[in-house]
Amino acid sequence: GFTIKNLSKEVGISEPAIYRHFENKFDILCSILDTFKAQILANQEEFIRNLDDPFVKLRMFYNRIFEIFTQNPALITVIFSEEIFQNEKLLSEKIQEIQRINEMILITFLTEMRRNNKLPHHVNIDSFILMFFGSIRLLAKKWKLSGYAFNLREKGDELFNSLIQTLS
Amino acid sequence: GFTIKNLSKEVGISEPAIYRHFENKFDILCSILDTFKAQILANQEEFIRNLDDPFVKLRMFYNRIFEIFTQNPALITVIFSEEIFQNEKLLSEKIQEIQRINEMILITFLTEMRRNNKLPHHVNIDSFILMFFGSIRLLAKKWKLSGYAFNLREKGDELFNSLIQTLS
Amino acid sequence: GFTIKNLSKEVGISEPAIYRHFENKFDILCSILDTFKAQILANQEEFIRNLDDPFVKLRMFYNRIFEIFTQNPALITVIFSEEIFQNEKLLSEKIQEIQRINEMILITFLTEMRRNNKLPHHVNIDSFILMFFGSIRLLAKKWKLSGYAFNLREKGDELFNSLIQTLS
Amino acid sequence: GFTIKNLSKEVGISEPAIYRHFENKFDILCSILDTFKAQILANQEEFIRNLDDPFVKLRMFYNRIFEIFTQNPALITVIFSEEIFQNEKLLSEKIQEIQRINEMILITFLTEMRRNNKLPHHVNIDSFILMFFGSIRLLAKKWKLSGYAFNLREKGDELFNSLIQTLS
DNA sequence: AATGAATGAGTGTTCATTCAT
DNA sequence: TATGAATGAACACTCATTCAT
Repeated sequence: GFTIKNLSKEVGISEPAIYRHFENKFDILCSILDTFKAQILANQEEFIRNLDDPFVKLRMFYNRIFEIFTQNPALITVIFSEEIFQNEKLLSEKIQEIQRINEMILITFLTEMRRNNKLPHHVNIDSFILMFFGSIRLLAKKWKLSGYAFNLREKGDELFNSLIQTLS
Repeated sequence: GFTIKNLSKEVGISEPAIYRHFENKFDILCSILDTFKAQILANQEEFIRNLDDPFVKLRMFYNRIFEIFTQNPALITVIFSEEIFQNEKLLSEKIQEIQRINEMILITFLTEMRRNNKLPHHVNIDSFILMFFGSIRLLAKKWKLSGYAFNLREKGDELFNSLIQTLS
Repeated sequence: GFTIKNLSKEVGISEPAIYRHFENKFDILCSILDTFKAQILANQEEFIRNLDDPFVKLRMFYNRIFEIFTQNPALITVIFSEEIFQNEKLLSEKIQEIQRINEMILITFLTEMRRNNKLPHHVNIDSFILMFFGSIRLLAKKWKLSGYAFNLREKGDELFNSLIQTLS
Repeated sequence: GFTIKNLSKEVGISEPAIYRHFENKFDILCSILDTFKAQILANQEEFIRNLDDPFVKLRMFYNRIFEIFTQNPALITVIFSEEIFQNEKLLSEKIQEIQRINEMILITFLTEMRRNNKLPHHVNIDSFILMFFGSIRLLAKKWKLSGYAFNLREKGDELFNSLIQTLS
């Protein structure tokens, strides 16, 4: 569904006008991903360093993700559709890098907890990453597919509580 | 990448020959999904009823999913790409129905556990469903994107252990 | 003026139908040039080796060129428009190769004459090649631009006489 | 390759700025051709009338052509690409007129020689014109296609000697 | 006088699908 | 039953040109 024609219709200009602002379709997606990545790096990293309690940081990190999705639901499709861009190396690499960054941030929290003896030994970090981001993705997708029928933040809070229960 | 031309090339017949076997492209995807759904219904339901311990059933249910993906990696893309088919109602409904069936099966297990007082009160079933299927999806996708570079079943076992830890 | 649309209109089929027979526009031009080259190699070389008198061979070689142009006037534009294809390396190389082949054939005749002492010392072979092919090109182009208003073969004969006068 | 975008990039101004100086693309080419024509008329005719010996005049006329090409290689493509402008009557007529003027000048020289009994009877003027301009064109084109790899004036001198040999 | 933004009309090409054989 | 040939609709993108500023 993401055609230049549809895009131009939505933006309210003609198709060629799009090319004044972006080199090509590929460039449009790149810009979206780059903006998103910059947002993450700028917003997240900053406040993450300052706070003390890794649990509080984790919660803020988690909330920030849902905040971004709520404000920009279109991102859900772009960011979670790696397969679509499989042919275009640069795009799929950008997406994977964003994911890698997010995983890194999560790992930082978990390592900090472990260092403080606040993370039980039985917790497998790799698996927790899968559960953490996997459930976020699925919830976001369901929200989108439902036509934004339920309150994302509420369900997100519920999910978060279940996720940290795993860590106690 | 899923074009009739590519498909015919891979199958080794001409493009029109495909239309001998399927009405149209849409029909091909329908058949795939229907076959998949029948597989689930036939295979899973059957043995699920027979076994007693819901934990054992859960493990078998879980393993069966990874078995199917290992044997048929292409399904990973089809089954987890709801957004692609968003325009074609019937397809996205079929996909969602498969997911609903799977969720139902999982819910059956969890309810059984709860009935037997084997499920701690703090466990939120909705959230567990998200964590369960979300992490499966993410793991399968990562496996595919990595070019099947790691052992899916091994990582799957690891993940399963983390998942049931949540239930204890 | 050479657009797929125009081409398809002239051939009497739709635009996509062209792509059943040629991979792309580039491929169409390649095929034309390859056919032309094969024609030259097959037709010319053969009879050139058999005849004894290099003058006779030269005349036949010359006539053959005009014959091809008379039967296939469209070639005049393709073969003499190197600049148009300057961006597409392969095409301009193909054109230049055809020219090189023709020049080689001409050189063969001239060398044979020189060996037989039938070519005056003052004749500069490089310059003669320019005069020979240059005047053929110009005559053919004028013929095309005039809307095929004059008899190409007649004017060609006249020109040939002037050209060989140079060699005596 | 001759697009307004490319042109504006090369000139260093924006595309609309071009339209301050020229009505449209067509007008740009017209101006080039008109300038070229004026150059010929102004430069050539003048000195041609003054000199006595038609041979000397011919040589100067010939040299002037190569001078222009050396100073302005882009003209080679414009002036020798009649087919490109076939659709635009005015342009192709302008080009043909320039050629006609040049031919006229050459004919003037030849007639003068003939009047002075300095041109052998066997020389066919029509054919000589083809050989004269045809070889110049071909040499200039080869020079351009070679990436200006050889010395145009040197090869031009060689060619001139061969051409006038024809007249003796 | 110069430019950023915009557009109608193309341009090569792809795709799902049909049809005659 | 299978296929070569064909096509309408769409797609990403380009180009000459215009317009508001």
